[in-house]
Order: sequence, then structure tokens, then C-alpha cells
Amino acid sequence: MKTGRKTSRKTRGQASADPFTDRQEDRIHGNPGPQTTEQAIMAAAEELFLEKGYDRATTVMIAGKAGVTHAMLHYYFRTKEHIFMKVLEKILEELMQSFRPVMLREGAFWDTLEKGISTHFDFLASHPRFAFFLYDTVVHNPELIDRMKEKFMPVIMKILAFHIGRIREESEKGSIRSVDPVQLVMDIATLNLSTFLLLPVAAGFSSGMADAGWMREFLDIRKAEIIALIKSRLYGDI
Amino acid sequence: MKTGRKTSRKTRGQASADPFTDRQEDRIHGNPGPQTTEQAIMAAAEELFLEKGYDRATTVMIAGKAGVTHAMLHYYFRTKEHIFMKVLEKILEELMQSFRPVMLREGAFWDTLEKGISTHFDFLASHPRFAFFLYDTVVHNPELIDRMKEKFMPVIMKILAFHIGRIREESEKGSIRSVDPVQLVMDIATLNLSTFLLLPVAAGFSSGMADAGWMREFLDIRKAEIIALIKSRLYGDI
DNA sequence: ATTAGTATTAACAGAGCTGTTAAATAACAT
DNA sequence: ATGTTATTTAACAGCTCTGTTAATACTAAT
Repeated sequence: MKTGRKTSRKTRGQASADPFTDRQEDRIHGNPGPQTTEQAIMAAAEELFLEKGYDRATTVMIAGKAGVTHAMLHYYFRTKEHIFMKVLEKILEELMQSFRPVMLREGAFWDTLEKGISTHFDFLASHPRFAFFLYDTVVHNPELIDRMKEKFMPVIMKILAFHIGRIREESEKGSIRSVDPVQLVMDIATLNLSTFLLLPVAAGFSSGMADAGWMREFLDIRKAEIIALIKSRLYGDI
Repeated sequence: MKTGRKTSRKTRGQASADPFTDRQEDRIHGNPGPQTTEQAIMAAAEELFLEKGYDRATTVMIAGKAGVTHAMLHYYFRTKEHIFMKVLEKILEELMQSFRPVMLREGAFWDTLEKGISTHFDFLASHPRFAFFLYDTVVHNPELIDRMKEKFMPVIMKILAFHIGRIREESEKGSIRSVDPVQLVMDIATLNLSTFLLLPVAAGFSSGMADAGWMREFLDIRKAEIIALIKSRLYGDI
């Protein structure tokens, strides 16, 4: 045992021969069992990038969590930036998906808007680190976001334009109070986002955060409060 | 010229002999002129920590901005953490100071609250990087905040308790709508903070951000909107 | 002018991080 | 079995960052 290699080698499904050209497509289909090394690394990367952001999630940590050497990360994804982009793309894709249903609703104005607020909030709740992750990336590695912009900006703009347009109509019609539609959308976005941005801080304040149910309860209250805020802004009453 | 030293050496006022024990107190008094090296480093550190946060503001950069070698930073402050704590303390002190006047007002409820919102907002506006800086530190280097907690937590709690108490009174008295005081304070804090947290993002969206006056105008509108939101939440009307 | 103490620098040490590579091992086709 | 290819590892190279140190320049007091 000259090299000091670990005794047992884990056996995973094999990934494609040359990961960069994807020559062989011998991926296992619906197999829920043992991941390929490539998948294990992706999963670990997603977890760690969300938890720590780009800079503080090191390739060594990611590989460690996936149970391999960090050389494997470079073997399959070549650079840290590469794998980060894959993770980012995946997460943004989920965000877009979660908004699709809202866009199709053409019901009463307030119902649609409330549903939009609620959907946005629920998406963030089901990805509690997303707000932090996105903010951290925008602030510290904006160039990584920039490369995604052309792909996702149009969708975001469409969603914003949709709601802004409807708010403007109602405002002109006089069925809601006169508001600046852009400001109202900003109200909603910042209230929702900052709930999750500041969640760790809020947890620190909460003395009884020992119990697991705390967060669920807190988020329910918070969501109701945000909706009440916006509704009273638009209608006066609740 | 064996050592390759720079030709002209800058002459600054001298700081104390042994900076750690402060043996000599030969600091220049009201002198607004040339800073001591120590002061130059502090000023550069404050600027860079606010701009980039703890991790990305390197000792080399700070010293460079102050016009000296990074060895000087360690000479005067021993470690990066030391100088950071000094900067943090200074900034938090300013924050506390800015709140003092609000605490003394005992006028009508809404006037006091509006003044509180406005003061908080204006403080953030006059330190546009403060929200980012604090958030970045809480998230990435919480241990640095922890060491400040015992000093500043009581003051923060007092301010919060003051407003929460008054909101609760009014709510029970029936002069405002029934609200959860904690949620309302959270509404205010997150609306104000996130305005500045997301300022860079907002600037990116704003097409006409070329003109310098943009930010001033944006912040005025935003502040009015936040106050309107809270007021309509409490009173229905505006 | 000499000297003692202060301020400053260049150079280096040590740590952690990303990315590369040669060699070892496993899987597989023949 | 044998050879070919895919996977994996250990070791290392190069970079950046913090902190230290020995040597040098400056200042002021005598």
C-alpha cells in the first residue's frame, strides 16, 4: 500500500466518458438509487452554494460533502464557475416555473394580485436560502448573474409588466387608491424578500425558537401581515 | 539606492509610540490638516469595509488606499479583526446617536412614529452602504457582531420596546387598527433596510440612472411610499 | 552631531484556495 | 485473460491573503 489510498472505493454509476462533450449518454433513467458521482457533486454544490454563497463554498468542501476528492469536481465540471452556473441556472429555472401559473390567472384584480404575492412568498419559503443566495451573488459576483440576464430578464420583466399594467388600469379606473404601480410592486418584492433575508436575524431575536414549529408559524403570520399591508394600501380597509 | 525604496517619503504627524499601550498622547488636537498615518488607515478601512464587507476588503487594499504598506496596518492595529472592530464600533455608535432624539419625543402617537420611520430612513440614506455592511457582517462573520451585542443590544431593545409599547397602547385604545406591534415594527424595519439593501439592484433596473439626481428623487418617493403604507395599515386612510 | 526612539518598508513565512497532472484503480469489451 | 478506456486519487504548482521581521529612514532631544 504505497500510495496510502483509502481501502474501499465506492462504486457509483458511471457518468459519461468525456463529461465536456457528453459523448456517451449512458445515464441511468428513472433510477432513484445510488447517484453518479457527477450528480452527487451537483447536489452537494447546490446545498453549499445556497448555504454559503459562491466565495465561501470551496471546491474542497463541495467535493468532501459529495464524498470524493476535489479533483473530481474539476474533472466533471472543469471550473468552480462552471458548476456554479449550472446550479444557478437550475434554481432560476425553478423560480420561473413557480410563476407560470400566476401569469395565466385572469380572475378579479385583487385575487390575482394576492395570489401573486402568495406564490412569490411560498416559493421563497420553500427555498429559504434563495433570497440570501441571490443577493450574495448580485453583490459579490455580479458578473455571474450578468451572464444569466439575457435568459431570465425577459421573463422577469414580463411578470413585472403584467402586474404593473393591471395595477395601473385599476388605479386609473378608480377601483383602488391612486398608487405608483412600480412602488407597489417594489413594496411587495422587498417585503417578501427581506422576510427571508432577515430570517436568521429574526431567529436570533426569537427567544423561543427552540421548537421546530416556530418558523412555520412565523412565516404564516408574516405572510398574512404582508398581504394585509398591501390590501390596506390599495383599499383602505382589510 | 540598494533597497529600491520610493524616493519621497510622506511626512505625516506621528501617532503614539506604542499604539497598543498608547504611552504617549501626543495626538494633534483640533487639527483638520494632514492626518496621522493611523487616522488615514482608519478612514481607508471604514470606506473599504463599508464598500466591500469584511472579507473582500483586504489589508493590502486598505493600506494602499491610505498610501502606506500593509505592514503599517498591522503595526498600528495588529490584526485585521482589530481594526474592523474599531470601524464597526464607530458606525454603530453613529446609529445609536441618530436615534437618541426620536426617543425623547413624547408627542402624538402618529407624529412620533412617523418621525421614527423618517429618522431611521434618513440615517440609512446618509450611510447608504450601512445596511449592506451590517447584513454582510451578520451573514458572513457573525462572531464579529456577537462581540458587539452586549454593548448595543440593550439600546436596540429599548428603542424597539418603546415603539412596540406605544403601538400596543394605541391598538388597545382602539385609536388605530388592531395590529401585531412586533409585525408592524418588522414592516418598518424591513421596508427601510431593504430599500438600501436593494438600491444597487434598483439602480440596475433604472434606465435613466445616468443623472446624479436620480437617487435623491428615488429615495424621496420611496420614503413617502413607506410612510403611506404604514399609515394606511394603521388608519385605513392616508 | 550623536543618539535614542519612532515610523516605514521590503521581504518573507504560512495558510487556504483553485486548478493540473501523473499514476493507480475499476469497469468493460473482446 | 488481456487490453482499452473511464474514474479516482495524491501530490503539487501558483495565487492571494494575513501577519511577522530585520533593516532602514526619519524625528527630536541633547
